[in-house]
Amino acid sequence: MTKKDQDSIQEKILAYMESNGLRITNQRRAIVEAAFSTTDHYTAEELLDSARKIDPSVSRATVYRTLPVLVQTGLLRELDLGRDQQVYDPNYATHPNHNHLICVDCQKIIEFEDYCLDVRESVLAKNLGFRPGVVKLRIEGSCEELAKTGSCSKRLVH
Amino acid sequence: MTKKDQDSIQEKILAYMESNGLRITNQRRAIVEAAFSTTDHYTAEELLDSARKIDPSVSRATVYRTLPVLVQTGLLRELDLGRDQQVYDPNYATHPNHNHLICVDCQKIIEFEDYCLDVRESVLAKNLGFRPGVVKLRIEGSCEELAKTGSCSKRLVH
DNA sequence: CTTTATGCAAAGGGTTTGCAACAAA
DNA sequence: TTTGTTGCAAACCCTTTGCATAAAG
Repeated sequence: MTKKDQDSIQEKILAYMESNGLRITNQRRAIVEAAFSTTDHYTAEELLDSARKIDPSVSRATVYRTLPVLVQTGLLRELDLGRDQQVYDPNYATHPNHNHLICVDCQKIIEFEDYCLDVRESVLAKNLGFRPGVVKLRIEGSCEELAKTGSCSKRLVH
Repeated sequence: MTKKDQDSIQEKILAYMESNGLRITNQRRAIVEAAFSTTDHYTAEELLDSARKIDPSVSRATVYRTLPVLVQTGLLRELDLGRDQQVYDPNYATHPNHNHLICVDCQKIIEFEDYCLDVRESVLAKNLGFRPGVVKLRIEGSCEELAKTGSCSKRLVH
């Protein structure tokens, strides 16, 4: 993802806020910048840390109040990984249809895309009387390549 | 799902417990029976309620302590629907590869299976160096049929 | 008997919220 | 100004846990 891509995403979010009557504050600007300046997944707490590096006045409450707005734009997504903290994925902004492969051994997450899967999912949903929207696919498994070579060569996002 | 299916599932769970050195208590028996006597999804609290109808001495703590055991057997699964309470799905015992279609309007959940999807997912995982395990696919959308007719005819589980 | 399980109630911990002070527009 | 936003800290609420008692084997 280039710097220009990042800027464009951030502008989209700020425009969304403006057009929804939300005010553009320094704190929100910092949170948006922090949210889309990385391709790593993060928790609310981690986003708070990175936003504070941009504007130290950002509070935890504001992060928790801003996250739902970012999710509403569709450019950020919750990962619903399980029990503990919610994890956020900023890569939907550049890869709207990516999926996740999770290693049950090392917990590493690999992102991938597949057009065939997208088409089949869409057809199935329509056959069941649905107009499909957000699709969340997560495959858990053992990462053999990771076990052998120490890394996965097929990752979409590094 | 027949009564015989239910009994067989419950026996499998109890056998799993026994072979793992866990004791077969009345409370656990009640929880297991409650967990697999329905095809509806449920929360821990709802499971507590139904287990108490079988054995009123069941406590919330025991339900929370027993649920992870049921999940370990692979016959019950957490749905990871989002923020609030965890939701459990007992239908993996009879339909190990089913997926979920969720209506964003009415929140109704429809279960479906598709062999093509299963195969493609498996191939993709292997190509990425993974030995695939649990697959979780959730499609959110608007249920047109539901909107028109008041119900969905294509549901796997009623 | 020995060991594991239970119920109770308190503690945990991520997320939400009430409120007075504060900034956008 | 007017109205939405912020930070703080307390409240929430689901889930986990410590402990004395009870029951399985």
